[in-house]
Amino acid sequence: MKITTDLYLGDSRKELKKLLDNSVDLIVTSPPYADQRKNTYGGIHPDKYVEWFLPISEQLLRVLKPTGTFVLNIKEKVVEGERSTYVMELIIAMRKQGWLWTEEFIWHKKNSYPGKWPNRFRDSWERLLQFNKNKHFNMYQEEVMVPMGDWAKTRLKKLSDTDKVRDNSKVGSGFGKNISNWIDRDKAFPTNVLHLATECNNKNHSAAFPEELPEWFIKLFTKENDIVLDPFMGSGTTLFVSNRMKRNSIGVEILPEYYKMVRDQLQPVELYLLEHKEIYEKDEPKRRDAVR
Amino acid sequence: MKITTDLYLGDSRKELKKLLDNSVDLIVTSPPYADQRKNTYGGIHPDKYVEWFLPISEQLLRVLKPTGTFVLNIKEKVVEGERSTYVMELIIAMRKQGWLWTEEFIWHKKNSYPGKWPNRFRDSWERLLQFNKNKHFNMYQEEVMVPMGDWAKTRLKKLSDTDKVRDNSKVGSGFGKNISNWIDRDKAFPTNVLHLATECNNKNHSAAFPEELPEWFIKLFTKENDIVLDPFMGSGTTLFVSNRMKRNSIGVEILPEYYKMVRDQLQPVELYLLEHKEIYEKDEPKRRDAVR
DNA sequence: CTGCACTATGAATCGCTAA
DNA sequence: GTTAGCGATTCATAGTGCA
Repeated sequence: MKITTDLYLGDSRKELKKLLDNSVDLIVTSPPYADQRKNTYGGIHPDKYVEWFLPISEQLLRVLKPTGTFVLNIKEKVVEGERSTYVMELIIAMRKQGWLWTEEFIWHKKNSYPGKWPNRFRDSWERLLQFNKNKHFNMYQEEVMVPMGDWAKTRLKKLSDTDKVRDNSKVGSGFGKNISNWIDRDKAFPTNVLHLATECNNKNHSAAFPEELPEWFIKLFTKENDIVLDPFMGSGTTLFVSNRMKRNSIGVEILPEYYKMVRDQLQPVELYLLEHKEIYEKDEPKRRDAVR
Repeated sequence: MKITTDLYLGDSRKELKKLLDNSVDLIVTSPPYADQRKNTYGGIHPDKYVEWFLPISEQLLRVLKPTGTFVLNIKEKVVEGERSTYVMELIIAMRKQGWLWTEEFIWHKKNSYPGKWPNRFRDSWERLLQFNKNKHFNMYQEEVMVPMGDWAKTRLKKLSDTDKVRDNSKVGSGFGKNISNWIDRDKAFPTNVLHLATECNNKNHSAAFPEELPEWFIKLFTKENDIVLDPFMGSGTTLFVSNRMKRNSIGVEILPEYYKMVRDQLQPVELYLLEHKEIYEKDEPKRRDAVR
């Protein structure tokens, strides 16, 4: 099946109205933060943030499938030495709008922005708010399992030593079952704290998150051929990752520069996939490089 | 100067009224979470939580010095598959009460509770909300600097045991120099994410946080002979740490069992210090056992 | 005294069953 | 209907014991 990518140039408050009801499986986005990035997005005042966002989240609620998920990456700004409360107010307002606030993941940034202030340490985490329409939504937990910690390591290490001993003694039978019991459990489910670096490949966009972030949520909440939406596309990280992972995607961007940048980066990808699909069918790593 | 510890048996809403205005340098506490621990504290319903807490935070605002800090450890419960919003509402309500919401630290728990659910991962973090009366407050950042890089990590790991012994021995001489040699080299300011285990030495209390938690904030926000208050004392972790770090402390506890437990544990400590200081000067490890 | 194996358990959450 | 209680599930760490 063909994977598609749709781009819209314009304000999310208008453009999202063009999308069908209950048509999107996952929304992952990082909206412009309040009063930040004045040069690019004009900056929304903290006091007006909720008011500005609610019409958008209303549209998102409409277009999301009942089994879908909305992941919102956001962090409140410090204003006059104090954390603003607009994120708290937004959560409360979105619940009144009909959203369920299912969970708050923490993105623990490995390399946070450097700096020193007399009354504050470096801010090295952001919120990843998970909202749903329904108590029952699609979640593919096994897709994001992680290798186990020391417990399994030492177990496996122990077994391998034993195995070695047996090999040396040339007995070597009956151990397969034991080992496979442990190997079956070499992966564990993650927690709600994500520990990723803030690598920012897209220097042209001021707020791109690392690819691992949308990748993780796309794995967790969608399967192939599902539809992913980013209403604040920016440099298009979410869309490129979706494409690579064989998910259809939709992006909305208000600034022509970013829109064009993503469009121009995307077209070679699509052409590439159409033209060289058979040729590179067995050469996935190269294809990935070629895409970016 | 003599370090004192004052205990109050009773409800914080009443007992705090006995304290003087602007008399406390730091408040560190972990109140009962909503609808938890029904057996011990009666359990506050999530819908009533803000209403229940505001009279207490009003008293805390009164007794805190203008340069003081209030650190609140709290985490919202999941109710019917959704995160409750009472913590958000509490933050907003406390700001209206006159508090400044300066910062939110994350306590990233190393060993979170296990479990598996179809729509949720393990919860491995809690909020540490920092409130202040004033934009300008006391903060001794250099006291909580952490070693940088592997080189210093391994060195400091070895020293930390020694350091602990020193702390517990309440002797505080001789060891400082050795440690400062290492600390002077590669040290950096921490971030607003704390990575600690949930080790709970006090098996008698269901919700004691690890000693490192109050210790970190006591280092950061107070100096020796300052006054630390815990309005939900529980098993008394905050008070014991304060005592060990030469800070005066005040604890309020509503349950007689815990009150008595802390009182009985505390008196031997005080006597011990007075009576046996010279005797055990060179027998550090044993003394620690005796204290606890 | 180090190293390794083994064990206990922690501010949890869901879903089913009983009242 | 609605609520309250209980079992099943699960893993990183500290602590203990032994060679």
